[in-house]
Amino acid sequence: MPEPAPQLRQTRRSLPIALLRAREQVMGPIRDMLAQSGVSEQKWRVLRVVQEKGPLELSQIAEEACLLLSSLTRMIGPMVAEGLITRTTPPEDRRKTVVAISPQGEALIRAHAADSAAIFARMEAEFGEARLEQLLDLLEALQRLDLRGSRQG
Amino acid sequence: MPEPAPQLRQTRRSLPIALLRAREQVMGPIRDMLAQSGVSEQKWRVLRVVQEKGPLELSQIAEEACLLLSSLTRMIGPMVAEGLITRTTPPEDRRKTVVAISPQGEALIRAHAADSAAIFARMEAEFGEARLEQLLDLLEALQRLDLRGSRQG
DNA sequence: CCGATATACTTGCTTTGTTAAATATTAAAC
DNA sequence: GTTTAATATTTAACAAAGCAAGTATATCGG
Repeated sequence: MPEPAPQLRQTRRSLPIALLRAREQVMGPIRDMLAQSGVSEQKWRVLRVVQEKGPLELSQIAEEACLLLSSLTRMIGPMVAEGLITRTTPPEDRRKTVVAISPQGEALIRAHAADSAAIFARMEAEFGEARLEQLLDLLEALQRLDLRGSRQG
Repeated sequence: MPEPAPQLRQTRRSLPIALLRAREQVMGPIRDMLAQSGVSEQKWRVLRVVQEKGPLELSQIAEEACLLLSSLTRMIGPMVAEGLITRTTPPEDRRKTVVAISPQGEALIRAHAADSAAIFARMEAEFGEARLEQLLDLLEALQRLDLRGSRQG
């Protein structure tokens, strides 16, 4: 008697896998871009976050840039050494570390702004502006969901 | 004279970052599920791909499962040892390695089928069936794009 | 056939991811 | 005020990602 097929969703229609594949696709040109200046994808995210939001505590950066705090801690040192950011400890709460982007970090972002815009423009052209906006809307909505199962409460 | 702001897209509307954040969100419950059987997220993807497509060469698996070949190479050995897959070298081209899922690997997939379906159902309920399908359609379309810039040809 | 290329993986090394256990400061509760 | 409990990060240790260079076939041009 034949076993019933395991019947998971086709990987193409599996949300986690689809998100991953889509991201790989999108990251291709961006990796090419970043490779030229020697910044890693993660450092780039950190830079973008502090550039966008201004000086932030490590925990907030980790949250915004999708990094674990421990990973962030490790990469901050080198980033300061490379002159991309500055770190300070606010006197009113000396547990915290606040990171700000440096002029050199800003310069790095500016240096990639044109390329970055071109990549985005190309994607918009290939994919369609409306669909891209729609996709971003859906992704934004997805992030706001509460998916913690009733498993743990 | 003030410099023009670097003007990158807000990270919230940056596709790479949005995809990453969305994926983190979606992976939460799945990580809980996989933790119970000790398979890593990557091994799970490999299993799912060979289960779905049948025996595949390493390069193809790497492509489908979004892994680097080098990462795949390093995880195949342990997976064979765990009895999840089998590896063979086709005599007609001894450079290649072909991986197939084992009965035990199939069993592992079956063991998670129910949980997996439940997670998906919950997501469908929270997010809405229509929107979820729409999102999957958009992601699938995105994967089919050709984004290689005219940069290199 | 034979050297030159191209393929398909492997390995070595550095950076990140992950988890668990410290450290350092603050804030709270006697 | 001093222990006690929270916060905010740091460290340690080991698996996995990512990149560059190396190895083992296969294939091709002459």
